[in-house]
Amino acid sequence: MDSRLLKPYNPKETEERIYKLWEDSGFFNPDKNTNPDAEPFTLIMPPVNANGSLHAGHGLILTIEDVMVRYKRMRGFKTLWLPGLDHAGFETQVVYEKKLEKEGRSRFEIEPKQLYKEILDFTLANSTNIKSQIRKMGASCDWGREKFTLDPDVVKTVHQTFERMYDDDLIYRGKRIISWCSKHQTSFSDLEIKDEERTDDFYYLKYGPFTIGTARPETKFGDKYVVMHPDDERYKEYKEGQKINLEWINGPIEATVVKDDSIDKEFGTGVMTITPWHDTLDFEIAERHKLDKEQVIDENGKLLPIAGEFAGQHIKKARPLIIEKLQKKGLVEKIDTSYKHVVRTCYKCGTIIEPQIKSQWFVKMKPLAEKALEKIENGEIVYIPEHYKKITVHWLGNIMDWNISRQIVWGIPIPAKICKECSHGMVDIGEKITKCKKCDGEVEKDNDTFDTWFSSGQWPFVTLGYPDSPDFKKFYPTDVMETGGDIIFFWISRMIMLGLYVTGKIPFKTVYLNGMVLDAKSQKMSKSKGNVIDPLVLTEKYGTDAFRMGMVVGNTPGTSLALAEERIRGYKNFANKIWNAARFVLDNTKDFKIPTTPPYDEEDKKSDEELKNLITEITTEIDEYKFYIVAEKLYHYFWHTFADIIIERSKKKIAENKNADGAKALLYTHLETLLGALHPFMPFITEEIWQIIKSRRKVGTPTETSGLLMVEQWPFDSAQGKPKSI
RNA sequence: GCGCGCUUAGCUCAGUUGGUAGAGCAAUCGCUUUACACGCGAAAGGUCGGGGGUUCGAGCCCCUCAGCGCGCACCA
Repeated sequence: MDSRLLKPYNPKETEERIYKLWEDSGFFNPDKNTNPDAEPFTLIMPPVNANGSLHAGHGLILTIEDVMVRYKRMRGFKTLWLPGLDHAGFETQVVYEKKLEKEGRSRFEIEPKQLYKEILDFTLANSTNIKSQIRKMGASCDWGREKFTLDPDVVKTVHQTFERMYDDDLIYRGKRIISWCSKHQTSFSDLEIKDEERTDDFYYLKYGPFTIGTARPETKFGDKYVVMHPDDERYKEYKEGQKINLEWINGPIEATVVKDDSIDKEFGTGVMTITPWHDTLDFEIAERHKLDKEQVIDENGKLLPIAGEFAGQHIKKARPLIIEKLQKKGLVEKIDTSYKHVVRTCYKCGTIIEPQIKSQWFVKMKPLAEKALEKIENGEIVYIPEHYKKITVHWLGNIMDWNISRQIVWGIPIPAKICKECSHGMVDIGEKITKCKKCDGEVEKDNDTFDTWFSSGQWPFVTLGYPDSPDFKKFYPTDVMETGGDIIFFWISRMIMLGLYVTGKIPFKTVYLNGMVLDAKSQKMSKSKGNVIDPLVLTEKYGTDAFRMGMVVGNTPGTSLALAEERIRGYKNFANKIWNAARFVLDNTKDFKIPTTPPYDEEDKKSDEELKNLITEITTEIDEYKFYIVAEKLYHYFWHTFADIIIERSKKKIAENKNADGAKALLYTHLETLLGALHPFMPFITEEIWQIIKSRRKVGTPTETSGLLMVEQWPFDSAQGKPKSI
């Protein structure tokens, strides 16, 4: 017997050695791992955030993708799994800002170029680490094609897309109301906002003859329009455009009556004043009626001179003081202290979002969404699980324009010039524009960067070298896009829209969305709760194969996974079982050559048939992306049929030398077949045993292949419908 | 408010055209059996959230109620 089998299975030592064997073989590269005419199978890895460490969610994503890829490779497809790293724009900038904070520095004191360089160094220093962690998961991706989201060719393509969309009138620069985080000093798209339910005070204030309701008295300084529904009987004596002189916070003002359908007669008193600069609804009313807009709060959340004596104060501190003053003036009618409403906050720091009017770049989403909807509703993109299709259709049907400008340095610069006079925006890729095309005024460089999703939304075709590279022609559209269901809008839907727009084709045929990985008690993992499970700790302890099985078995797509350590431990035991079964089989089939027609007795024939049926079954199920059931079936069959029944009964046959040859042949073909079928799920241990088998093979036995299980044929996948014999 | 899910054994979850319920882990009992105690054998465990309907027959289809989770939304 091979001396390696006498020792217990040692994942740590084995995994490193086996991964090197695979990587050195070159078979991660689709140009080498199969015949040149084979049909391609392409999967682009969601770019992993380069600044951090692998988390449990990555563990799940990498496992599922590797299962798909290894299976397809064994089926003989020209299989490409393209790995990537993500600069992760705002995410990374936030991480780096926290680091600066600890060092007593601030991003606002650092020169932008210097800051960019620091974050780049920080990210690159981490990227080696993250890549080695991806390898530890057993990921059989083609490192030769690795991409980083800030690679020059990526930037180039993203710039070209920007220009093309601008020329096609799909991108515009507009002075519109945007969501602003006063801590991070940047705007967001509507997706980066987290809604939070709160109970706050709601104030009823006397505004001339009216009583208005507001939760935000600190915005009210400039309010000079009073709005009501045109059909509201209570206020029919007031006519549109009517001027009313009244006493307000800082003295007498002249208010103008406005009638608008968007007012809810049932809410509050049915009358409100508007603050177009700091409220979306108010902004829209002001746009409709062409009303003045005035800024009240600055970008740091402090009141501007319009607030009179309150100018310079932070809104948080000013609110009670303003109410105090209003009370003294007798303008507070009542305060409702149990007003429940939803507050929009920054998804990173929880700071209340302050809407501001700013000039930014926006993408017109409607035309893009309509094309995507058509393809999705036609069934050209398959969603797994299916209900994500409904969610996507709903979102695309109600889509808003997308603000892609971010006021941070860490990202792809927006190649544009802005006119200092008329604030007209012009795309300027080669820094050629020196005067405003509209008014001939002086221009300045746009210092903003793109929303990171604007570039990652182009990932499938960018990574493949759109438009001219042979890879693009061969591998695009890709087959599967697999990632967490939580980024279905951020990423998946935008990839569909941008892919369709740029290449005219859907970027992928199937979307597979996995759920979240939660802790053992089904709670979200978070640093503050202290319940974060590090996948690398688990692989270290139980082996990567065990971890992978824990990720796959029973884990249906889209459903969250409660990650309990016992779960992983169970599959470590399984690895041990495989190891020992292999030891038994190999020990009992020494010097045994399988006859072309093995002399099976009746029960052997039945078992042989059962195995074939199992493989046929699971092959169909893998094709249907039901990995959760396949892994479980293999586990169950290996343990409770192969080990418990077939191995057990063979002991007697071999000892008594009764039907021994049939029994040995059955043991052997079972082991070999099951190793192949298990390989996508448990690549390391199956490959290790395969290598031991191979080294034992005698001269003259078929070894035309590389000898790596990774590129062996999937069991029963040959014309004969039989497993290969050795 | 709108949308999408979930509710099956103590726990985590399967259950593919409707035919009297399955797995893993945990718990129980017994085993130093010559591949494996990271093991072997045995047994135990559920009125499939409540109610109603369709059907010869429902965990699976329809209606309704309740609880939980998630997403979207400009109600001042």
